[in-house]
Parts: sequence; structure tokens; C-alpha cells
Amino acid sequence: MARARQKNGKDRHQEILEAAARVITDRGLAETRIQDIAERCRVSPGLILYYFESKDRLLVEALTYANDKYYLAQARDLRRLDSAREQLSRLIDLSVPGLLPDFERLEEWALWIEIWVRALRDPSLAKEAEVLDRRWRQSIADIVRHGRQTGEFDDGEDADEIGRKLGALIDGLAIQVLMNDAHVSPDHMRRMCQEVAASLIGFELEPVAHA
Amino acid sequence: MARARQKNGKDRHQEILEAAARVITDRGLAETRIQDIAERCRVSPGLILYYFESKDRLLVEALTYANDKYYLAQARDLRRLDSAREQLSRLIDLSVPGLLPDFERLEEWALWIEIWVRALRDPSLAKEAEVLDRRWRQSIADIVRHGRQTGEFDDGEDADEIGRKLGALIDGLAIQVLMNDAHVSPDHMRRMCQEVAASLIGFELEPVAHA
DNA sequence: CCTGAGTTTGAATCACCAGTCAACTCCGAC
DNA sequence: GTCGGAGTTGACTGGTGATTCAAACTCAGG
Repeated sequence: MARARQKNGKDRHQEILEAAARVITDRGLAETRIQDIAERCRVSPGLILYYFESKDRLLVEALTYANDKYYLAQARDLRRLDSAREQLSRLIDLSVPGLLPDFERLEEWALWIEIWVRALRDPSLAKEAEVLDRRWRQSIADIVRHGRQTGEFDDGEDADEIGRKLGALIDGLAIQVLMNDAHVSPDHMRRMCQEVAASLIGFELEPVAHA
Repeated sequence: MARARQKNGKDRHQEILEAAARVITDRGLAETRIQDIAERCRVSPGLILYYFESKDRLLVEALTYANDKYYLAQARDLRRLDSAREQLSRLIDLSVPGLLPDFERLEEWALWIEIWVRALRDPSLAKEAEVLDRRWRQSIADIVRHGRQTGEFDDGEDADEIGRKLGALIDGLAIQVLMNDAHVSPDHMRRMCQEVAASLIGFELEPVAHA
């Protein structure tokens, strides 16, 4: 296999990114050492720098790589549902940290906060983060548009605006859930988001998908 | 002055906290070195450790100290206004990063993100953060209650719940404004928050204080 | 078998920084 | 005046961790 080599190289690349993302969620961006990443790959520290030109670049790549992975998983999950209403409800459930244990949402949110901090001082990461963030709000807006096209939802406020509002609400609440705020449990967050979503699309609340 | 000494000591303490908060907003928590703080105070590095038992404790104290300072300034500002409606509107304006240049909201928000990251792995800071956060949401709820008492606002959803919702929305939007997201300008954020606030308290939107 | 490019290792280097400490300066008390 | 202690300095120590590098290893192709 002439490919085996190159393919192996590709795998290593990804393997390292994945390990890095793991370590970051475990120990936090600031406490992540190359050694940790190397250990997680069962590889020597030197190899990490053989594949990435510096620790900094690796970390930034790992952050966006992981976020991308989570986003794609979410998109795949939502595509299985037909009705816009179910999709919106599911999107909210997926966004609540720790609500659905199978989806590593806790990890994802922790990574987001790390991205925000770093983006504060790294304009190029800020740009990437904006793209990722926009894509995610876009997916809310798309669901709204879809629901209106099929007649499931009434017309109303601009779909993009709804995406921004609901997105911001989810961000804000997710932070508090993540902080273990006693006044904002995952269930509470879910209910609030579902409620607001319903009112934003002019929907009669109620049996919104419960599991 | 037998006091001069002690007073001087007190000032130093505060002076260092203030300098630390400054450095943190400038360089980020992770990049803050004792040396930087010492320089900002025009003092030798050793002195910093003379007043604080470790860099870590100093940083955590600085974070909550600065947040407290900002909160008190906001409370003072709001107290000048009589009508609940003006207070709510002003609170929103004060919360938009960079909208009112005199209020160092940009700094405050940057510090919040640092707090969140650190709280993720420091339960004791998480507890302090929860208190600070709750106090701020509480101030929204109090305004709502006040407005209802005076008859300015209609009754409706639980005031605390409104505090949580509006608070979360503000948090979420502030992050995007802070990231310089082209789709969420300070003005845009202001408008959205005012709008949502109005609808949450069942208020006819419109001439909501504009400056 | 060789060979050589691509991989991998781990020891060595290098810079940096938190925290320590012995010495010095002030100033008020006696 | 001088004593003593709080306040202050800045050089020093120790540990840590990113990055470099020369050597070793692997394996596909000849």
C-alpha cells in the first residue's frame, strides 16, 4: 500500500486532534501540556510537534475540530426528523448540557467557553468562532423557515432574528447549567427554551416532544 | 498617624487587586504574570506575594473584586431612576458591551468569561460566581416586581423567571458582541433585548428610552 | 538484502516564572 | 537617638514544560 503511509499520517493527525480535544475538556486549555496529549495517544511528546508546528496551533485546531465534529453529529441527528417542530424541540434538547447523556454536550459547551476566552485575544480564532457560531444559529433559522414553508409554523419575526434570540438564550442558560447553578437545572433550561421557542414562532405551547 | 501604616497596607491590597484586574483584562487570565501586576503597581514582584499568599488566590480575588465593583456601580446608577421602565431600559443599555463608553462594560464581560472558564474547574470559584450571577439576575427581577407594584407593568410570568430569561439572553448576546460578530452589533443587541424585555413584561413596545 | 524517506523516540536545551529569602529602608515609639 | 517591626526590594532557586535534535526504527520499492 503506497497509501498506507500517507493514510497513517492522516490518522495520526486526527488522532492527535482528538486526543488534544479530550485533554482540553479534561484539564482545561490553560492546563493542557503536550505531554498529556502524547500520553493520551501513547506516543512520545516529540511526535506531537512533528505533526503540528506548535502547541498553540494544535490547540486552536483541536478546538475548532472538536466543535465541527459535534456540529456534524447534531446535524445528522436532526436530519432524521421530518417535522420542523420536532427538529426544533430536538435541537433544544441536544443543546442542554447534560440532558442527554449520550451526546457529549457537556464537553462541547466547556470547549465553547475556552474558545470564547481565547478568541478574545486571538482575532483569527475569533473569525473562525464567528463562522461556527453563525452556522449553529443558522440551523435554528433554517428549521424555522422550513416549518413556515410546510405551514407548520405561522409567519412572524424574521427567521434569522429568531435564530439569534433563541441561540443567545441557549448560550446564556447553558453557561448557568454548566456552572451547576442550583436555580437553573437542565430540565428547567429545557422547559424555558421550549417555551420561548414556542412563543417566538407563535406556536401553541404544550406536548412538545418530551423525550 | 498610627493609622497611616495600616491604611497604607489596605490601600496596597486594593491597589494590587485593581492592578491585577486590569492586567487580566489586558492580557487574559492565562497570560497574567506576577511581574505584570507588579509593574502596573510600580512595585517589586516580591511585594505581591507579600500581600497575597499565592498568585492563584490573588487572581481569583481580583476577579470577584472587579465584578463586585462593577455591580455596585451599576446599582448606584440605576437607583437614580424612578420608573421601573427606565430602570429596566437602562439596565439593558448598561449591559451591552461597548455601548456606553464611560462604563467599562467591555472589561467586565471579558472578566466574566474568564470567571466561567476557571469556575469550570474550581468549585469554590463556581460557588462565588453563582452568588454574583444570582445577584445580577435578581436585580432584573426586582425591577420587574417594583414595576408591578407601582402598576407600571402588567402582571404575568414569575419575576424571577423573567430575570433568568432576560439575564440569559443578555449573557448570550453579550458574548457575540464581544466577539465582534458582524451580525450582532451593540445597537442590534440593545434593540433585541429591549424588545424581548418589553414582551416579557407585557409592555407595548416603542419609545423605550433611546439614549 | 539494501536503501532512503517518512516516523518515532527520548534525552538535552532553553526560557520562563512562581515563590523564597536575606538585606535594606522607613518611621513611629520609647 | 536608637530599637523594632512593617513594608519593600531584587537576586536567587527550583520546577516545569515547550521545543529541538540526533539517533533509531520501519517498511515499500528496488
